[in-house]
Amino acid sequence: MGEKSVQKKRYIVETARKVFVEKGFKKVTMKDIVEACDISRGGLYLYFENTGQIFQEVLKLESEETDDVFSDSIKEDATAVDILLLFLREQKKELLRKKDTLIQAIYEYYFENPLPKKNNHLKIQFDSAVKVMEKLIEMGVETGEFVCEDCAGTARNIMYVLEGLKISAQCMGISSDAVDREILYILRNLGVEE
Amino acid sequence: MGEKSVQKKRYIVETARKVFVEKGFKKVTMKDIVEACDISRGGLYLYFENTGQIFQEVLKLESEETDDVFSDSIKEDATAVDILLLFLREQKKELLRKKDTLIQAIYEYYFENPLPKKNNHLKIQFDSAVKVMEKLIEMGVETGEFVCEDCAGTARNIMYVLEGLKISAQCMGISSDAVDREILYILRNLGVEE
Amino acid sequence: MGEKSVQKKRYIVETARKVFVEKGFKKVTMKDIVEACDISRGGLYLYFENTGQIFQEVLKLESEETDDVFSDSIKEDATAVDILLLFLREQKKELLRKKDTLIQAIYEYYFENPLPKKNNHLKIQFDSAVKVMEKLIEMGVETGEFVCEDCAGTARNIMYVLEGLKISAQCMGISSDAVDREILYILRNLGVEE
Amino acid sequence: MGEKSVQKKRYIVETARKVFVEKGFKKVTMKDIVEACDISRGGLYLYFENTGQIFQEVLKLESEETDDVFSDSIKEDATAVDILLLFLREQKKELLRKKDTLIQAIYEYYFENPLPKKNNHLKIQFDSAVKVMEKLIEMGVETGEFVCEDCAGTARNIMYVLEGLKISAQCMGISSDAVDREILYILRNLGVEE
DNA sequence: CATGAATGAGAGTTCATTCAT
DNA sequence: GATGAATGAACTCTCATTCAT
Repeated sequence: MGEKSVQKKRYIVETARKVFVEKGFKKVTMKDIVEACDISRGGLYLYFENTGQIFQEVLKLESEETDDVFSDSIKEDATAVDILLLFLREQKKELLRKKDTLIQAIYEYYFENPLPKKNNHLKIQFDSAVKVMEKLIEMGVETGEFVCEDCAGTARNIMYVLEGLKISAQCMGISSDAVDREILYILRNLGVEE
Repeated sequence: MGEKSVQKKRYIVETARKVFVEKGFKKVTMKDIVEACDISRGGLYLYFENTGQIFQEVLKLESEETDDVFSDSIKEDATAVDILLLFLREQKKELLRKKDTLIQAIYEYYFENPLPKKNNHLKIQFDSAVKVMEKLIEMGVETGEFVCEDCAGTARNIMYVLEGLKISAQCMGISSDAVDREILYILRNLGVEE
Repeated sequence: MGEKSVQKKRYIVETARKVFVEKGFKKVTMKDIVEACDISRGGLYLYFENTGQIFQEVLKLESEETDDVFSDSIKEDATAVDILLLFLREQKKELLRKKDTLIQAIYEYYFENPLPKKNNHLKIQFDSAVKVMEKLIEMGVETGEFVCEDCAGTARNIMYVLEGLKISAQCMGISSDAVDREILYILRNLGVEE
Repeated sequence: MGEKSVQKKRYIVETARKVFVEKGFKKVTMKDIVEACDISRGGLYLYFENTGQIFQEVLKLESEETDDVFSDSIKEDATAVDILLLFLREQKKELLRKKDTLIQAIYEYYFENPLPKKNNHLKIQFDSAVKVMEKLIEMGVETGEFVCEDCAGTARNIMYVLEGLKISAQCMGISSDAVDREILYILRNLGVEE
């Protein structure tokens, strides 16, 4: 595949991303993407066989960018509390966001394509987030910011709560206050008093 | 609609339930249900206009049965720890179950039909579970089984974790051990030592 | 068929009439009529096999009533001009009427059921109207109200114009003024000066 | 849409025309046209969304051709009487024709799609015919062929009679002689003696 | 006579996928 | 590589019509 093709492929993936954001995963048809990209029907098939394949590429792109963002916030010389707060607020923003979120599409995709162990973007993201969270809590414990006996367990617990909040936001609706309440609970559990 | 119709309607809902369990919500077509029920194309339309309507009835049935199950476990003269364990194990079984679970279909349904505030089976279930959980924890605190300063907060936290586990089980896969680990974390957090 | 049946049949025909007025002929289904009459699906089939059969009964009813109305206006001791004007104004009202007119349904019916020579309500109506019109014109000529060499021809001409106006009103739309203009033309042609 | 598509579109319209001639407008389904054209189900939808859209194109085609035919007969150096006779005979042929006439379909179409003021092919045709007829009569009056005080009124009257004849031919049936009688009446009314 | 549940044919419509150019 | 016309399978939905009760 030539240089040009690579660019076109990337263009398709980026454009398709918008479609997935808007419609989730299942509702999206090859036609939708063809139209969004303004390319020919046959043209799309030169690069992808189905929407699942395209979505995987979208996820790949996503991973690259998200990883960066995350590590960024940690590199800075901030206290553990600061970083944790930053992260939780970022998550809150993401899960309350109505537009420009792939959350729903991702869930739908993994419903349809159950657990391709390897390459499971969601699992990889989750596990990596747990690890980082654990590191962060340990750091906080060391600096005396947090009180926590089971850092790994707490990290997992926090991430599962966030996952629960995310799906609840999508399926039941959730208020900004309700999210704040959960964030506070998490902080207090770590012995942080505001 | 006569007595007979009511029975047939119930038959359709119960049969459709199996289809939803197997295929989730979105993939299911009226045709699928017609075939599963072995009735005529037009016959189904006498009772339901679309799959969403059928699914709502499935959820209604579900609610009735689930409610009973829940209250049953509480009525018995068991300790708070017993009841909590019973509940968590029930949840574990449910979320690890590959077959015979509506979880995926429910999430898909609420993705597609975002937040009809009223009648949102998921939210109603969730809120009611939080309430029961809170009562349970308070009970445990009184009997000295649990240590907990913020019963309401903890109840919510537990339910969000369960929600997180549920969606993770669906989308990333999760091992029995991993669930146990989270259950233990919850118990320990309540001051329960095994 | 008993007394009761006759009444029910009449009830169906009268109710169906409203449906035909509203929807024309072709669009009307047996279901429409069943619903309008609030009887059972099977029940309707006891009386009629299809919409065409029902419509014929509607037309029969129509004939009876229309004939009476027409002869009424002639019996009275009015001048030929008066009667003609009365008739033309009646026609005008009918053809401009948006609601409560069977015109469209009738045309549609005869499109679908081309020319059952006998029983062609439209033809019978038309021919009879021509006859009456001819009589009227002859009467007017005798009283010196009209000037006309070919009463039969003029009568036919007038009726065809009315037919043309009727279909134009249905298919192209026509203004009240436009109809008046044609009426005036007809009168002037008969030597009537207002 | 490329050159080829234009040709295919035209092919569909021309083929559909035959279907409309045969079945009128309402009875025709997309499937009928698909079969008549011997193309695929989906193929037709590439060009048209529904039968109404196809019919409009049929009418467009019709207009183009009819206009030409009409102006042709006028351009020739014939007397007004000749032209009028030619026109009336053409109309007679058209309205007596059992096959190859769109009359019924056109009426049905405008019943269903009431009066889209603009683009109302029927009205446009009618108005334009009235104008031409008026010119023709004025011409005849100048040459002394016709006697007529109200050329515009007479033109309209003639056209409405023709409209009446047309619908009568469709719905009641009409004999060749009957049409001739009306033509004679029209001519006599213009002071033409044969 | 009357009911209305049930059937199944058939119309509309949308898309994934192919293929000649 | 790229196009987009074409195909056909699949689904939704509506009714005419029947028939057991």
